[in-house]
Amino acid sequence: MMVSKQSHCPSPEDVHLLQVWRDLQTALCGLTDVLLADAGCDIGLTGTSFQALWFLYFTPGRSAPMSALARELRFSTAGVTKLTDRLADSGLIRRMPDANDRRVTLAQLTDDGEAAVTKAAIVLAQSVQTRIVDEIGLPHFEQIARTLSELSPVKQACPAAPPTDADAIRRS
Amino acid sequence: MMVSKQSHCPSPEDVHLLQVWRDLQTALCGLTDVLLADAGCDIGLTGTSFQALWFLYFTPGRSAPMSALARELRFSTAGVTKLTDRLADSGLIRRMPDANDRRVTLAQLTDDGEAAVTKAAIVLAQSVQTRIVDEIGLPHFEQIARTLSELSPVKQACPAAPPTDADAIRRS
DNA sequence: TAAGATTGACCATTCAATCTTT
DNA sequence: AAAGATTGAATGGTCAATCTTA
Repeated sequence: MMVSKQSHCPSPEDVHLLQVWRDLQTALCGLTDVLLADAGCDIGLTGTSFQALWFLYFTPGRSAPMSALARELRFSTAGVTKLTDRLADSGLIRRMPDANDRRVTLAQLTDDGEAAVTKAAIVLAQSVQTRIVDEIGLPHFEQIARTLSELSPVKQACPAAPPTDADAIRRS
Repeated sequence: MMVSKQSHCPSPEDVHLLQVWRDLQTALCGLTDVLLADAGCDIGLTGTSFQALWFLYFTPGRSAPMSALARELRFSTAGVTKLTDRLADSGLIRRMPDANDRRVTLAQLTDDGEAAVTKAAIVLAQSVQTRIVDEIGLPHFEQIARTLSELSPVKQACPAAPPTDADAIRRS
């Protein structure tokens, strides 16, 4: 049987699909690097830190529970705890108790944090403008974002947790 | 002067640009999670590991220098060294000396590695097909990838290294 | 009991320093 | 020198367990 290996090899169509998918990922990754570099040089905020401060900037009272921050950033609550530690150490946010539920601690933007995030936002928006919008136009940019957003699902695809390399080693 | 704060606040246009940019990022992130979850359940390969094996799969001799792998993955060479350690421990690749330049060590796909990557590729391509191509069509998918690729620059935007949160803490 | 936050152990990456080979 | 690979320390995340409050 000379065809026994056939179903074990990806077809040319498979290869092409994965190539396009990878191109898309790589392109967005490169674009992210450049935008963050633009802002990073002037400001010194991590992408993650910026997203956190930017989220707080639009919340009432410039503050939100750790768990809300976790959802926004797609982080675990443990991750947010440690991010908050760093941001509090650098004086950009402070922790506050929630008067209505003493289990929650609020992360609140400080004046320094507000200054940092607004400055970063202006620089970052300028980069988005010149590097993306000036190139392809705002409608096209919006359209791409909308299309991909509609593809991005809310529900889980797979009940199990994604594997780590360590898992693979343990299995072998 | 009631306008003193004006230049320090992002304009509504700035806010919108950053919102669209964030939507785009979040969407691709969610999509990546789903695709990897599809493949991860059946196979047990990290996204990084898959990309490494997938790259080797198309190289002559199923092997490439560590430095080539680093460029492909946008990793430091140190990162590739340790990724290679893990993949070698799980038997998916092996290290080989390069006969022509004894400084380089080649990472070569093993038979197990080839089996793993082809199996993963088939599952992953199927996910791309059903979750993306079936929704928006192949041409549209290709067009988005092409557009973003053209935006992604080759040259560096900023000579300095991007900052870390630790940098910010040290500065304060 | 369950939900929110933290802690400690671990994992995957980076950078800086080192070693070998060119 | 300079380039390729590795090592060790540090960074920034996850998960599992714990503590407090609802």
